[in-house]
Amino acid sequence: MSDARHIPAVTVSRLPVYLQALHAAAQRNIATVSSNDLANAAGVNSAKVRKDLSYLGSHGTRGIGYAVDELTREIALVLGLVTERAVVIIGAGNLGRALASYDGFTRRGFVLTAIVDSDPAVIGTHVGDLRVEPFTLLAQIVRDRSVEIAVIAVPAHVAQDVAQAACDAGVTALLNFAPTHVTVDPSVSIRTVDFSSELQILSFYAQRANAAVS
Amino acid sequence: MSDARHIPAVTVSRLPVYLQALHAAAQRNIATVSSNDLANAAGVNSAKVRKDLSYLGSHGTRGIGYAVDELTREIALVLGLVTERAVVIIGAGNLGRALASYDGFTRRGFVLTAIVDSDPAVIGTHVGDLRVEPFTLLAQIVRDRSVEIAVIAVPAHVAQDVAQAACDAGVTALLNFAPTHVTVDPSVSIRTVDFSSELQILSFYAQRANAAVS
DNA sequence: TGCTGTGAAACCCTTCACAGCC
DNA sequence: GGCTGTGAAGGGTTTCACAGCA
Repeated sequence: MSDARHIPAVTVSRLPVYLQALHAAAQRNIATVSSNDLANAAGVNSAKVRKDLSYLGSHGTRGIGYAVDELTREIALVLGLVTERAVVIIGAGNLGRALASYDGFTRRGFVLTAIVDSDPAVIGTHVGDLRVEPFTLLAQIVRDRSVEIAVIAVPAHVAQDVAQAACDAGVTALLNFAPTHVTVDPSVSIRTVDFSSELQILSFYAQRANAAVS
Repeated sequence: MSDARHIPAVTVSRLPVYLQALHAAAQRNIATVSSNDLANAAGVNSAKVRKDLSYLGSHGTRGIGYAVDELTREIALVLGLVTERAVVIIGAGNLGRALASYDGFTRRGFVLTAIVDSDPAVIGTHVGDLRVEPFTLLAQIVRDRSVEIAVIAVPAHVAQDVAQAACDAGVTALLNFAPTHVTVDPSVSIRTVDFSSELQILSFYAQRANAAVS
């Protein structure tokens, strides 16, 4: 397979930020943005923006900048946001329910299709428009509704098993909110978001800041 | 100022994962771990573990590995988790409430001290042990309770103003859950966690996976 | 003149490979 | 024999700086 357009991982991770900035610009009826404008909105420098966008083969106009609507389409295309992707949330505790209610979740190209839990006391309750379904139906749900992405919002000690079950059911990507590393088949993409880790990282720098003052 | 012990940012971001793995080992009554053990638990390779730990000046034992309790203390010390740090959550919507209820949040060295909101309908309601206080009292709360870290759980369009208010109030670190980039004084550390961005990044790789199959 | 696109340089991070020690 | 600690090599990312075009 040709990879004429290999895009570095760091660039991929910044594309959503640019997309966000472009939407903000569109809302203010701005038709073109320079790499500098995008850089300010995204909190990076303009050379990085230009380099990143050059990987998309995206063409801005010298002397002018980038057309907002065109670049928006281009990035959405590269990220695969043109086709809708079905998402299932596993775990209907505080976090799972909050995520299900989060409207930004379903806004761009993602459709929250189901939320499942294994607790009989929770199954059947409602979260927004959805009814919590039994975890045992996961495989069937994934198959019948063509779910591609599973969000893991369960306690750490069951995260690995849940992740494996999701993979077996056929999802191709996992967003893990449990504070633990989970191992899955390399063909499945996984990203972990851990509040506790983030706080600890901030703690390191907060400590630094204090030390610098004293 | 001497920076005899400069620790790379990527290493700092991995330390919480190692800490996590060490706690898991301690719970199973394991006294020593090799770089290989840690690597497996953290999802990285052993050379990276050794390099990372070498920045701490931490001493393992050749032929044996690292003492679990000693390394745990060492990492906690480096991350500044020895002294407790007070946290305030700004925004008592779905997400803010879920975060406040998340016990992993307060588990290691962090004390959730207050949750504030500007909506009169929400002020005075309870979240766990806490009562939602008015956003207008933020500066006073930060001062009186020595708050170091603010968690931003408000809509994107007010995130920048809220972040600035938190900085003015005197916090030294921000954890931003709003799906937008916020700019603050460089002396304040900030990390942004955005569900929507994470999903979009996964979308990119999910798309790749599909393309590889066909 | 203004801004993009991009080679080249600089920098940072990862991985290798092995000396050194238990 | 096993495992750490680390120079050195390798690879990836950022930044520079400027040619090229509107």
